[in-house]
Amino acid sequence: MTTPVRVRFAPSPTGFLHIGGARTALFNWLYARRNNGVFILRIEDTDRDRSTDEYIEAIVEGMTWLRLDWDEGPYRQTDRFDVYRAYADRLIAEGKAYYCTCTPEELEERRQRALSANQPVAYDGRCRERIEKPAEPAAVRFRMPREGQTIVNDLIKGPITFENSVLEDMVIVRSDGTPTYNFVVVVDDIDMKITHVIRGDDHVNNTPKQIHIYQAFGWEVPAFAHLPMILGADKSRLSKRHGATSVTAYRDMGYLPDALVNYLVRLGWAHGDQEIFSREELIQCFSLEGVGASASVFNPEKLLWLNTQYIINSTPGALAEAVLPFLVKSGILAADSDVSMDWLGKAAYSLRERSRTLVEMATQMHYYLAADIAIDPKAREKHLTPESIQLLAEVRTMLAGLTDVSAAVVEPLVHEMAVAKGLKLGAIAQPLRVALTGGTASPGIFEVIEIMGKELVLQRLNRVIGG
RNA sequence: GGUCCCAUCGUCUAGUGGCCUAGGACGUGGCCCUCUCAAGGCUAAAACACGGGUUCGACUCCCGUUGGGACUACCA
Repeated sequence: MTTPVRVRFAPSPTGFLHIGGARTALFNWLYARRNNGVFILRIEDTDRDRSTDEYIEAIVEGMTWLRLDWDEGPYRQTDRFDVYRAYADRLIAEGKAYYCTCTPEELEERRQRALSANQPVAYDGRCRERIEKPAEPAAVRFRMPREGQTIVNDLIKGPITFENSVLEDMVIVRSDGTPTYNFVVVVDDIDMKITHVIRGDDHVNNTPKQIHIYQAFGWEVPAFAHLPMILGADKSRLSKRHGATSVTAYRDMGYLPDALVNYLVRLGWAHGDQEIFSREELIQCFSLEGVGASASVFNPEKLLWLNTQYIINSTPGALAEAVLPFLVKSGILAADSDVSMDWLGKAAYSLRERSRTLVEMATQMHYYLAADIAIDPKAREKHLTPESIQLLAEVRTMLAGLTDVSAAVVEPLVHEMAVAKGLKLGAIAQPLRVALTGGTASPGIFEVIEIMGKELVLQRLNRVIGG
């Protein structure tokens, strides 16, 4: 029996859950679910100046929306400071770490000097041999080995070799007593029995340093898998400059969480030629071996296409639920409206092939719901001529005599009418469409009539025809 | 500057030495379908960065060049 898989997503609450973080979370989640493992959410908030509770909530909100459920946590590192302190003291006592009294200002100055002299910028280790704790506030640095090599056996990139001489004695405890990332991440991953560290490849260069901390404690090193970055269209790291980057922004723009998940997973991972995956398929197919080693460019067009596919394949009930908040937000429907979800589902379903987002769907739905609609002037000019209004009057008469205006009933009647007059169906359908929807694009006109119902249809026709 | 990573159509990718006349998807053009718009179907243009090796044979392996990216904090 092998050790159970335990993975974690460890964002720092210094911003919303963004696209890149969401993908890291997703790959961790998939790996856990695929291997019947445990997925842990851990908040890395050791930077007290930049971390906020609002961002923690935003991250939780984003993960919840994407349906990336975690089994443990969220843990917060600020709750564990005494733990880190104890571990740091142990390293000091064993001579594996030391106090450093160099001030940030001094360090910065030396760094600048080294940079302009084209020298390596790493800490020079001048406090390395200090034994006692100094009187003044001091940071604690980890004593890195200066010889030999460290090899990271990355599950995605293969073995990566680092010369220990390029690793600097990093600060593990600040002079104010708070621990730093590269230290706590190791302590937590051990305490939480993490077996696979799956994270962005911006952490590759940190990994050998972290490995030395594991070794200083005599701990077993977990497996590492570094995911390539997500880039913007200009190939630089994805940022706000490239448009929306927060997960909740996509929610608000009317994207379906499953569509985003599907898009994100295909960024860097593939399973043959398959493009669309259900969650179950994803869990079934996912493997880290299938993850590519190179960075990928975020392509909003393809996300939009996927979203369309997911909308098309949704059930009426699911669409009704999904579109309702957007109808309320856009003012098309009152928050306390008692609209039938059954009817709403039918209406939404009729628009599924012409809505790339839920926002587009809600916008189009106005003609099903509004008391009155504005008619596009150009459409009116082209399609509501005296001749076509005459035709509409005949349609009105016909509909008025019906009790059932379902498509199955009305369509053959209008077809007959067109044939009898030697007209193409469009000659009647387009004026009808303009009269009923205010524009020239809509679902099939008989479907529209059925959904609107007799009363609303006649009302709209009356406004156009007059009398 | 140093360290590390990466490199197939514009983009996401398939490809694990012969199956490649390099496949799929998004986007783009054309055609079909059609009451509009979509959706859908068919179709076209579009790539192995470059140079050396290795091999009977390289998109696939090795080296170099070039080009991208990440890190280089008492941020994470």
